[in-house]
Order: sequence, then structure tokens, then C-alpha cells
Amino acid sequence: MKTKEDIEQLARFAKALGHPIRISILQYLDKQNCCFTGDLVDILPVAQSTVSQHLKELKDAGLIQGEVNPPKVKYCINQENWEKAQNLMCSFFDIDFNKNSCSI
Amino acid sequence: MKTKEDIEQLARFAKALGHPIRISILQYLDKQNCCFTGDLVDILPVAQSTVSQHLKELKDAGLIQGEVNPPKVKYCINQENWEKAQNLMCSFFDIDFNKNSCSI
DNA sequence: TTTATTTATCGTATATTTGCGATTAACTAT
DNA sequence: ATAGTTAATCGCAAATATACGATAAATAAA
Repeated sequence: MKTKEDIEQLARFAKALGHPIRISILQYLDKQNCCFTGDLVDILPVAQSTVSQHLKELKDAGLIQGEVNPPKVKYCINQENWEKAQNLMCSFFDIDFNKNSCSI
Repeated sequence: MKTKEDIEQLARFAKALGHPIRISILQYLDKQNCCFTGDLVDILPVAQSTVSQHLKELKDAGLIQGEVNPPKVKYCINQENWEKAQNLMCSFFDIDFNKNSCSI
């Protein structure tokens, strides 16, 4: 959380998290590991095109990735960026990741 | 991160964090403990009215609070909601707060 | 080839966000 | 009472976000 780049990256991640539908999508993906667009359309209270749009935003933010499996698309968390978001957020909130180092 | 309310609350917090200027403000407040609007206007690359607007959004989200000290206004982090945001974010990212319980 | 399935994209409408200068409000100090 | 200081608010413009139905693309199945 020192550099301008970190601040901007954190803001981008946070912005992507700034909608209940997108939080729900990420939560579901984290739980299920992966899923198809259709699975999300089934459980979310918005139209299919709207779900697609939110998926695109999460993908643009780098938080998820899609694997085309025609005619379906399988979405997963992008682990690398997910951890990056985690780290930035923890650093921002002063949460010490090494709390559990517990070397006695 | 179970209820609809938690999801919506987290999204509100995240949305408030979704702009570099607001991240910078919160970071500064966290570091300095408190400060006046003018201090922020001095260090941020936007107009005074724009800073005020971002402060209003952070206040509306509950992340900061202002104490009128005419003609100045002193802003601080709202600790209660700050911790709430921390908790929601940690729970969302599956970060165990009790990692440091380390009871041997 | 036609049909069905799934998802992205387009076009559109509406709402929200962002940023600015100008003004107003609320005080202090003179 | 007047002037000065600080910060919020207003009015505006431009950009972005949100949501939807309709359409298109890409493929599998018939």
C-alpha cells in the first residue's frame, strides 16, 4: 500500500467488489471452485445478459477467468489476482498475514 | 458472509473503497489518526469541492466521521464500521482472524 | 442442413459517478 | 458590523454503470 500503483490496483479490485451481484458471483465461485454462466443465471435475480455483463467486469478486473467449453463457458477465480487482492486488502486494513507464524 | 445483508454491506464498503482518491484519504486518516479537510486538499490532486464530495461518500458509507470545529472539520476513521468492514472483507477472502490465537 | 443450447454482444434507457467553479454557510477575528 | 477562513453544497457537464430485451456467435445434436 505504498505506491500509487498499489492504491490504483486496490481501488480497481474494490470497485469490482462494489456490487452485490458481483460479490455473490465471487462467493459462489469460491465455494464451488468453478461454474458455468448458466448456473449463476439460475441463482441470481437478474437477466442472463446482466449476469454476463457482471462476469465481464470481474474478468476485466482480473478476479475471474473463463474457459470456453462450447457452448458453455466455465468460470473460475483467478487465483493469482485473488491473492493479490487479498494481500492489498489485508495490507490496507493492517491485517498481519504472519499472525499465524506462531513460532512459539 | 452468509446473509443478504452482509453481502450488501460488503458491497457498500467495497464501493466506497473503489476510487483511488478515497483509498488515499482512508490511508492518510489511518496513518494520521485524524485530519482536517484542508490537509487532504493540500495533498490530493483534485479540487476542494471534489475532496468534500469524496469525504461525503466515505461518511455516507460509514467509514469516516466528521467533527465540526468551526470553521474547520476534523475527520477520523469510524472505528466501529472500519472493523466491520475489516471483518466482512476477511470473511469474504477466507482470512482467519484467529490465526494469531496461538494458544500453543 | 436444420435445430437446439448456451453465452456474449448490441442497442437502448435510466441512474449514478466524477469533477469543476461558484456560491453559500458557519464561524472568528477585527 | 465587516472581513477572513474553511468546508459544504449547488449547478452543470461528461463519463460510467446498471439493467433489459433482442440479436448474434459458436457449437453440438438431429
